[in-house]
Amino acid sequence: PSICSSLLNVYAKCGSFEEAEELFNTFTERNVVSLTAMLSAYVEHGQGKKALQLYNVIQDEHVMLDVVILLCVLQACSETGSLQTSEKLHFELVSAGHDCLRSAAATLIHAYGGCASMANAQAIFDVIFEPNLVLWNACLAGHAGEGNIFASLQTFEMLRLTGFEPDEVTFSAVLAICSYVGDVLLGLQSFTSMTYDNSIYPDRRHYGSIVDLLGRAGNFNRVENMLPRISVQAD
RNA sequence: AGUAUCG
Repeated sequence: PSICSSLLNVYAKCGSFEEAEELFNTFTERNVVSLTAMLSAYVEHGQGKKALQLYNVIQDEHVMLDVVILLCVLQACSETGSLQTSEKLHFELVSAGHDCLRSAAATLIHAYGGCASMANAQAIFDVIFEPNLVLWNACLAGHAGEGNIFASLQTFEMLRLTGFEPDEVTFSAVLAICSYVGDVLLGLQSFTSMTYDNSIYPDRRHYGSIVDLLGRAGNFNRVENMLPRISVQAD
């Protein structure tokens, strides 16, 4: 049984979701772990809709759902923008207790972000005692996804004032919002600040936003100057 | 044995 789940996980990570699905259908008994592995496979391959379909099916079966599987369903909600399911899972996690809500808070915020409901996301953030950087990043990314430059930068400033060092995920969201609104100056400032002040090595996401930003501004000379530096980076 | 934050 545990070997089956592991094998399913390998199919999910290395193969396609169809292969994982095929293997999953041969299982005679479904438990929480194998179900989670299957849901995770759907989510990672951008099949959030199929994940939610499977979730609806297992609700009629009598499977004990834990926090981990609910997190996977929430990721599916984020992909598909299913607000009503997000709210339902939110309620279940609140009922499960403080520590459950705390460990699921980042995924919940991310889900509400995907549903374009940052009011709900903010409500979660506000009830968490001493939120960590991951939670700040989730909020920042949510605002960035809505194209809300003001809320994004406000969150970024608050995060720093609280005493956190922005990490590569933080700057990834900042550069994304700069690219979204076309703020070339702030984008380049953030990029240099990231590498110089915070000693963060830019990855493909960061370069992607910067190239997009400069490209839209028609500044192809700067893009060309960056290309040699980008190619040296490994993923 | 299965999950966090980067549209």
